[in-house]
Parts: sequence; structure tokens; C-alpha cells
Amino acid sequence: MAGSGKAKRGIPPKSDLNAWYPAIVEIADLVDKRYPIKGMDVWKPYGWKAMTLIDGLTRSQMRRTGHEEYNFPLLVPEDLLDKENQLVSHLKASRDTGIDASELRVDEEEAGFKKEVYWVKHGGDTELEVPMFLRPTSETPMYTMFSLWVRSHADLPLKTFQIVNTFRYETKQTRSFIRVREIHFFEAHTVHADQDGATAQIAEDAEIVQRLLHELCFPAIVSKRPSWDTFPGAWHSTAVDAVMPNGRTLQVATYHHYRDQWARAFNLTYEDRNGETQFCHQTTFGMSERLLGAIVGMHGDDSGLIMPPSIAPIQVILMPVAAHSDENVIPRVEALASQLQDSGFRVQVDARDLRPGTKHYDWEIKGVPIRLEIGPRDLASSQCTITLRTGGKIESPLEGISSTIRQYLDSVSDELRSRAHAHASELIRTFPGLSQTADIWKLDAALEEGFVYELAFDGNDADAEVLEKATGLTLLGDCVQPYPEPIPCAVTGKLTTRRHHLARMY
RNA sequence: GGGCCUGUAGGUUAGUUUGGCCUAUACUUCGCGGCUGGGGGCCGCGCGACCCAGGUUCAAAUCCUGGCAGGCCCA
Repeated sequence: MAGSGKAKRGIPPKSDLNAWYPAIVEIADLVDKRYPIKGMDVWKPYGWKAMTLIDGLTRSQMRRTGHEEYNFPLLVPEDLLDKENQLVSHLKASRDTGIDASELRVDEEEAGFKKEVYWVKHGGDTELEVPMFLRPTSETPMYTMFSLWVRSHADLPLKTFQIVNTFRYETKQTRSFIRVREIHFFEAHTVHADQDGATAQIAEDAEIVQRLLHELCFPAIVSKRPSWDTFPGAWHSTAVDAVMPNGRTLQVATYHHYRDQWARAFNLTYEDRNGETQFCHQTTFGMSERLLGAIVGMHGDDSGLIMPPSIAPIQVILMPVAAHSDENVIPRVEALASQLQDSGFRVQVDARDLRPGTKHYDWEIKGVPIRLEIGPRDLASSQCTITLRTGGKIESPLEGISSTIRQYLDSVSDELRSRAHAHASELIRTFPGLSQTADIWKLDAALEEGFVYELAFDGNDADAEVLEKATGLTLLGDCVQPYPEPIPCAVTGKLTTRRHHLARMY
């Protein structure tokens, strides 16, 4: 009965993630994908609330660490992009040739984001003299203003962030939250007096990410991206990759240390204590609705979503039962709802005139952590029935209900954390090894699809290419947790503690 | 960047190969009425669709061209 019932809502099994994921985001009412532009979904209230709560966690981290929230314009005039593109191609060229960037001349080569931006070229019928584009990210508009704002060392550090929509003209297949054209984007940009200040900021970003991951109840691999995969203009980039249930990794956060490279391009300088002009050092830190995508993919099951209590739009759904047969049920439920609300929980009463089973299934699909039923029987015994989305049904006294709920929400969080950890570690395997015969590299054992492979690696760009070609996977970079003891590098054989991961990325 | 496939009610779908039997099938959702009521209950009634623009034809959901949208595979 339950099995065929589930099929009614048409949820495919989660083992078929490519079918499950797109189905569940719509059935659970997070988004409506029918808006007629590829990669632009309509956020429905339930999904938007969850995203807003994630943003809330981010904002409180920003508040804790002294960042101020800004809101920059969506449109950027083309001439500013030229500046950025020149910087990017300048830096690219220098990286390719290994020559110091300051010795290279700026050329006109097209690079950077130009190919994936949306353009605004008309105002009404009039063609604009200077076309504008929709921000793909906000370095350009922000740094233009930073150079006006930062005058002296007293203005530093400048720690800013914004949560806005950004646009990228994706041509590849789009997926809700994972690859979209209008991105719900968090970006923090900071300006420091020197390299050490920026380096300290990167450390702070790393800590913020760990706190957020804890609240969202899933683990991630943190890696310093290989130099060839570093964000243009960055000295180094660190990425946070979640391992989705199908073994593909999803980059959910990045932070970049720019040193003074962008500052030089945007003439972002300050006067130090000795009255001398210095270039600033900068960092950026970005996240997006991919966090929600990871939550959906990581925690959901065959019956639907499971929302971590920290971001669950509804933490407790109250279900009056058999209210028709006892007029005291509804008032009791309403009273309980306001009591729980006063205790700080996000609650809702489901007073719809539906069979209880239907309600259970509805809220199960939406991943509400706790379902609480009260009916005539409970009224008589001063109890309620609590059902946890992670499993388990308990009769609980109404006395002290707030702390009971607190406790159960915590236990749902703990359960999600341990499930996600267990799952992620099952998906990471040791790389079987690679050997060279004549000029051909061969895998020592076939790789299984749907896994991330961990290995010691200490090679250069060419060695990495060997690995990626042989496996069809991508190197995530230097994991921030190295091996405790040196192991031979998978390609060069050199002893190293550098831990890497090979994965298929989203 | 290259190749392949698909578009029928809110959702899933039959019909398309071989044009006419389509006033388009079924389930679900939704609306109304009633019976019900501690995990998808029952009965009755009702609303609701051939992606768009051309073309071929006596006749197009069905064939052709283009557009738009979606999906899959390869580099």
C-alpha cells in the first residue's frame, strides 16, 4: 500500500538520482521549472523560505566576523569589463609563460566572462552608446567603487558582502540550484593593507564554511585548487566540494586570495602610516543556492526531502486529528502552536480537512523534521504523537513540550550528520594506481563509476593531465587535510603527504 | 563545439510508424456535493490538452521546413 501510494506522487527512487532530483525539487514545491527560460526557475515560497534561512545563517556569520552588507547595481557598463578582461588575459598569459605579470603588456585579447554574460544593448529603441551587461559576479562593479572609498590605512580592512542575483549564460544542461542561469549568489569581498591581512581573511572564510556545513549537516572536501584551475586573477583558490550521492562532487563554496593583482588593475591603493601609497590586498568568498542543492541531494530519501532543522521552513507541523469528533482538538493545537512559536520554533498548523495519511505524506515529501499529532485520545491523556522525519514515532507528554521538541530537532540534526558522513565516506575510495608501459599510462584496476578516488599526488600540470586523461575524472586539488605519513605520488612516485581527490564534477 | 531524440489537460500518458475511425484515451491533480476520519478511504458530478509559425493535402496531433522549449550522448 505504502509503496504504490508513493508512486502516486511519482517520486522515482533516490538511487536514480538523475530522475529523483529534478522530480523532488518540484514535487516538494521548492521551485517551478516551467518558466520558459532554460536555467531560470521560479522560487516557490517553500523553497525560497529555505534559501532565505540559509542566507540568514550566512548573514549571522558575516555579522559575527564584522562584514557589512551592501547591494550593488545589477548592470555593469562594458568599459569596466574590458578592464577586467585585460587583467584576466594579462594574468593568464603570465601564468602560461611563467613570467612575472608586471613584465607583460596588456593586450586586447578577449577573455574572462565575456562569452557567458547577458548583454543589455538597447534602452527602449535606442541603441546604447555603452552597452551594459548583467553581473556574472561583482568584482568589477565593487572594485570600481572600492578604489573611491579606500583612501588610507584607517579605511582598512574593508569587509563587505552582498546576496544578490547574478547571471551567466549557460549553454550546458541546467539543473535546479546546481547549474542555473540566474544565480542566487552570496559574495564577500574584502580589502586589506597587506598580504597577511588577506591570508588571515582566508582562514576566517575557512572557519565560516565549517560552521555553515555543521549547521547544514553535511561534510565536504576542502581543497586548494590546482594552479591551472585557479580563479582568474587569484593567487590561490580554495574550493569546498560536497560529494553527492551519485559520487559526483558539487562545488558549494570558494574563497580566493587575490594578493594585490586585482588592486593593481583597479588602481586600488591606500596611504600607509608613513604616507606612502600601497596597493591593497583582496579576497573574495562565494556561495550560492548550490548549498540548497547539496542539502536536497544529500539528505533526501525515497520519500522526499529531509530538511535540516537549521533551515527547515517548518520545523514542526502540527496536525489536528479527528477534529470533527472533538471540538477541543483545534483550540488545543492552536494553543500548542503559539506556545512553540513563542519558544522560537518555526511551526505551522495543518488544519486542512484531509485524511491524516495524506497529511503525513505531504509533509514527508517536504521534509519537515517533526510531525506532531493531537487528537481526542491525546487530549484525554495529555500527550501528543511525534513522528521524526528521520524515522521513529513517539508518544510524548505535552508537559515540557518545548524542550522535548528542541531535543528531537537536535537528534534529527545529529542523525542527518551521521548519515551524510557515512554516505560521503562510502563514496570516497582509494585510487587503485597507475603504471606506465612504453609511452602509455594504464590504470592498475578499472574505476567504478559513481565514486570519488583519493590519492597521493605531487606532480606538475602534465602529470595531472596524465591522471585526468587516464581516469576521465578531474583533480580537485590539494586537500586541506594532508596524509599523516608520506606516500608515493600516484604518477611520479615521489613521497608526499599531499592528498588529492579525483572526481566527476557537476 | 559535434551528433541524436522529444514536445498531447497542472502532472504522467494512449493515439503519430501506415494522415480520415479523434467530437483525442486513461490515471492523477483540481473544483462541487455527499459519506468518512489516529498513515494516500469511498460514491457521484464537473473543469481541463495536440509547443509556435509556415507548408503539403479534399483531409494534419500524425508528414515537411523553420523557430522556441526540454532531454540524451560525445569532445
